[in-house]
Amino acid sequence: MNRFERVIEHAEQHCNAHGARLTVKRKQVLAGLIQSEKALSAYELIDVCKEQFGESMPAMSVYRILEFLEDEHLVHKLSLANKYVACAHISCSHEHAVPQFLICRQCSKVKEIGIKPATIDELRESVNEAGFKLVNTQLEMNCLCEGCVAQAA
Amino acid sequence: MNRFERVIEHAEQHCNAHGARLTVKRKQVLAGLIQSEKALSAYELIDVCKEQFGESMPAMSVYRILEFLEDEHLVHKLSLANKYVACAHISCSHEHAVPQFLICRQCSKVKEIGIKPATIDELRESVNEAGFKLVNTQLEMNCLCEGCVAQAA
DNA sequence: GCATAAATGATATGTTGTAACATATCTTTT
DNA sequence: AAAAGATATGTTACAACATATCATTTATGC
Repeated sequence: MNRFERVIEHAEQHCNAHGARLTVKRKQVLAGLIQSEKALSAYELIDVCKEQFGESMPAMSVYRILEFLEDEHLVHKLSLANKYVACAHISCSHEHAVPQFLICRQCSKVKEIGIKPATIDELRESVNEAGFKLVNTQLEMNCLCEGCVAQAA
Repeated sequence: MNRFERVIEHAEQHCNAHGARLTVKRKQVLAGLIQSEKALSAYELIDVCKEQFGESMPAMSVYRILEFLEDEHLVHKLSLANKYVACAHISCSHEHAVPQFLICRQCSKVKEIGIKPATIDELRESVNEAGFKLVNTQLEMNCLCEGCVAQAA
């Protein structure tokens, strides 16, 4: 069983564990996202599913499925790019803190990181000083990945 | 001359200083953004201009004008919300670092802050460790403003 | 005034996302 | 197995956000 299959397997177990159903369509959408290894828009995902499974998915279904997968913490929505990415920790069994995302603005490759809690605290402090309240610590940052940096040089 | 008029005046001088033209339309769009005191989508801005100046602006013009105003650093685009906000420092004469934005997810009120350079450095360090390169330090954070926190309680 | 460039108008189209309602499928009860 | 209920998916229509392209108008320098 390769890495990809293990991840899907984990996702299925995760859903089953609390009575959520990872149906065929949902599994296809998740699989499409995982295999593309980058962030995709809902419409790009439609194309990917079409290619990989020959199944034509209506946009509405994809959005609904993405919402389900988000609720299951299997997928993250990236507002900075209006795209969706598979969670990098599906096959970890331990709990994770809210992650931060580095998004390559060139190729949509995404790295999910956890910045130091101390840094998060400093950020939250700055927000509080300004009289606002931080709703979540999912930061999304405009970046370039290694590959695209190399290409640009 | 009130604060609003002073800001517009500054914006005009800023443009004139390097041969850019703050035309009537451009001034209206900027004025609409400043007076609304929050982030607006391009289409909301069309409505504001219609109300305030009776001028019907095509979407295309508003986007073009927003682009111009961004180039002049008079307006910031907030990708997190797909909205635009007037720069908080138009009437300052000194240079500013790239700002961070606290966006109230309830009412779109925006606070422009400069978090400590040390914190930024820590962030950039985390990004580098992950093999990515931070393209810009314009962070946008999902927040609640004082008013909306009070309301929620 | 006239040539040129800059700005705006007009129209069309692309992209992202949701609302509302219909149908299919799976589950549980009888 | 039939009926009823819950969940998932399909269909259509449209709202909201954004850009492409070409035509027209308006400033500005010569």
